[in-house]
Formats: sequence, C-alpha cells, structure tokens
Amino acid sequence: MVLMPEQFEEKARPVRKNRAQLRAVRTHNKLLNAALMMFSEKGMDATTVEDITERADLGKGTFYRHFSTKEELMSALVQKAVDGLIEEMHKSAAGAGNLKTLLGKLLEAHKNFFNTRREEFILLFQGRVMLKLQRGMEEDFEQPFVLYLGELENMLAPFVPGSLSPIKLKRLACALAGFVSGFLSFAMIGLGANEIDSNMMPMGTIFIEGASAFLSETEKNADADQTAKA
Amino acid sequence: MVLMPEQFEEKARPVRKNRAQLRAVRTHNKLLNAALMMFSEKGMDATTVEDITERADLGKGTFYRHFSTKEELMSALVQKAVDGLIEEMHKSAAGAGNLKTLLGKLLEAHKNFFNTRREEFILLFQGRVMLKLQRGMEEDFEQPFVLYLGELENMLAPFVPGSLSPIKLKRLACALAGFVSGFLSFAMIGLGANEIDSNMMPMGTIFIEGASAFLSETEKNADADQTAKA
DNA sequence: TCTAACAGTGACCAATTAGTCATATCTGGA
DNA sequence: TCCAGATATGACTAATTGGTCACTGTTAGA
Repeated sequence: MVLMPEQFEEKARPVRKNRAQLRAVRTHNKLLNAALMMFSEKGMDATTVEDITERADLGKGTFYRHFSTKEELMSALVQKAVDGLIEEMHKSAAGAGNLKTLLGKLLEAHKNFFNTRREEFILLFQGRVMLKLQRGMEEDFEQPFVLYLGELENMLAPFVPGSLSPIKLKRLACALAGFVSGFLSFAMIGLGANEIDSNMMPMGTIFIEGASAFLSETEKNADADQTAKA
Repeated sequence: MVLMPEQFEEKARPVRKNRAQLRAVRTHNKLLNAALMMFSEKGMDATTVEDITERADLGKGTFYRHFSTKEELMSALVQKAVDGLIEEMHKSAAGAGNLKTLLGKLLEAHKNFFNTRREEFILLFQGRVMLKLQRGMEEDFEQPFVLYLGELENMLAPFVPGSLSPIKLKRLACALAGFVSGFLSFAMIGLGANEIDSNMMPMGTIFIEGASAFLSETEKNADADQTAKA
C-alpha cells in the first residue's frame, strides 16, 4: 500500500523519489475528492469502489493501493471534514470577548463551512448516521465527532460561568452542534436552497439568546443541581 | 401484488376472504417491522431484501408480493414514522395556551417519540440523508418531511404574532425540528445513552427562551423586514 | 370432499461487486 | 541508454444480490 507524506518518516531508508511521490499524493487526493463527490450524490453505502475510481479517472486496482477498504476511505474523509470544520471554527472565533459574541462567531463559522462545502456537510450527516448503526465500524466514525464536540467545549469553557458543571457544558456543546446541523438540514427541505444562507444567522439569535438565558438561570441555582439527580 | 386493506375498495368485485386477508396483513407488517429493525441496525442501503425476509422469517419471494422494490418499503416506513411523530405531537400539544407552553409540549412529544421509538428516529435520520442525495428518489422521501414541517407550522401559527411573515414561521418550524433531532443526535455521541432522557428537557429551555426572545424582537420591528432582503 | 383463488416459497438466473494479480508505465539515477 | 524501485491498470474470479416463476400450502365456499 502506498504511503502518504505524513507516514514517510516511519519507514527506514530513503523511500521515494520526488516525482513518483507527488504522483502518489495526487492520486490519493483524486480518490478522496472523487469519493467525496460520489458519497454526497449517491450515499456512502450505495457508492461502489468502481464508482469512485471511474469518477477519479483511475483504474480500479489503484484504489486498493491507497485504501484497503471503502470504510477506510470513508473514515479518512469524515476525519478530514471535521478537521476543516474545527479549523474554520478557530479562525472565526478568534478574539471573541464574551459568550454571545463567541456563539455568534461559532454559528457563523458553521454557516460558512456548510454553505461553501455542502458535500462535506452531507458527508458528515451520513457519518453521524453511521454512528447510530451496529456494524462494528462505529468506533472509527465516532472519534472525529468526539473531537469536534470536545473542541466546542474547550472554546466555550472560558466564557461560561465557572459554576457550570462539566455535564452541562457538554450539553451546551451538543445543543449548539445539533442546532446548527439540524436547522440546516430542515431548512434544505422547507426553504429554497438559496434562502438558506440568509436564514441561518437570524435563526442563530434564537440559540444565542436562549443559551444566554439558560446559563444565567443556571448560575442562579448552581448548586440546586445535585438534588435534581434524585 | 398483494393489496392491503386501505386499497381493497379500489378493486372491483369481492376480493379476499377473511383469513387469507388477515394473513396477508400480518405478513405485510412482519416485513415492515423486520425492515425497520434491519434499517436501524445496518442502514437502509446496506440492508438487502434477503436480510429483511430472513429477519421476518419469510421467503424471499414473499417480499416481492408486498413491495415492488426496497425503496418502496423504505418510503412506506418513513411515511409511517412521520405519521406516528405527528400523532404524538398532537396528543402532547393539546390544550397549550401560549407559545412557551406549546413549545415545551412539542419538545416533550419529540423527546418521548424518539426515546421510546429509537429505531424510527434512526430511520428518519437516514431518510433525511436520502433527501440530500441525487438518486431520483428524493421526491418520495421529501413528502413526509414537508408534511411534518407543515404540521409544525400549523400548530405554531395560532400562538405567534400575527405580524410574523410566513417565511419566518417556516424558519421557526425548521429551527424547532432541527434543534430536537440535532441535539439528540449529538447527545447520543457526547453523553451516556441513559443520560439523554434527562438532558433533553433542560436543553429545551434554550430553545423556548430563545424562540420567545426572537419573536418578541421580531414583533417590534416587523416591517423592517423588507429592507433586509437587499 | 373438491376446487378456485389467493398467499407464500426458494431454487434459479442474470447482473453487480469486491478484491487480486500479472502486466504496463513511469521515475531518477548510474 | 538501461535498470531498479515504485505507481497504475483492467481483466479476471468468487461471492453477493435483485428479481422471477413454477410450485406448494391455505382458505372458504360449493
């Protein structure tokens, strides 16, 4: 199986010459891109290996030189998409001074990402479905999403009342992530495709105002929390 | 192809005798149930017709006496799940006197439905993915979701400022639907499976408070809306 | 009991697909 | 120019799958 740049150093000896190396990388990316397109058009399961290689204008055997199974490719794509989303979040949220501002910027980061990279939105949507199934591949798909939620928590933590329990912080991250992807998902049904962009931000205020209200209320009765468990 | 009760009258002549009729209905339901289970475990696309018939303990040929394709069955199941959800919404929301109460009841209806009928939640999740693809089957899957959003709008309409534009009502329905399914989807990742039930309602206040704030603000500058489009 | 009408069955065929491998092609250096 | 190392290829096999159909089993009434 072909090694990609990140993996080179793991191998002893000088490994590969310049051109061949780049050729392999280009082929690898062609496969990733073709798969992303096919997955977002036909769905992960309905897409065959040949669909991917044909779209990439490559021979079928080439696929197996880069990935041992379609699942491996799926997993790599989900990972990559989540990385991109997290990067967008960081870029967008830099310099936020308070919770409302941060929430607004995070919402905008999601909006931008999902609007400009619709294929990846659809991919992540499918990835989230995979997590709910029982096929033995849940672990591979879960990790990126756990990372994503953890990153959200980390970004929110500094702007949230110190008394907020970790579990509530988690909930807030889930609520934010769920609201954005869920709203977009239904907006794609109920609203015209071009209206979505202008719809996302006004709706964001629902979340921002709601979260603020929720947190300030939480702050008041922070320690009434223990009793609630019983 | 076997006819189900709702379709009997469409056929001329006395059609079927009592026992045989019931047997066909039972078989039909066995197929629906088996498919629901398989779909929620393996996913729609990865489930084969034989998976379904074997799970239902029926011969493969039987499947094709009841459905002409797997897609037809998928579509029927999604339709049925949406019907169930709408029913739960109506049952739960009856007698709500104001917007906040209604929102709370609607959230609870969703919580109950998705917690007690997890397979159907997963099914609807997959159905929503199908809508995003380009396989020519989007129409079949879209209808139930449009119905669902429309129903949400109808239920919200009486409790919303009269000045609220139809498009904003649509947005609100999308936001509600998206928030519920999205939050649950991420909560299943970030939180323990058993914590979800207790997590849904406190998070609901985010939405309720946010939506209220959003609407009262909208009411203030109701007609500043036209200018926003430019 | 006999029969017409319907429900259910699984062996079977054609088509699709995953995965392999001998071969062709390309690259950089001797 | 030639070679060694690496990449790409597509014909091939085995296995899976969708879909059919001649057959069996069941039912209700004559």
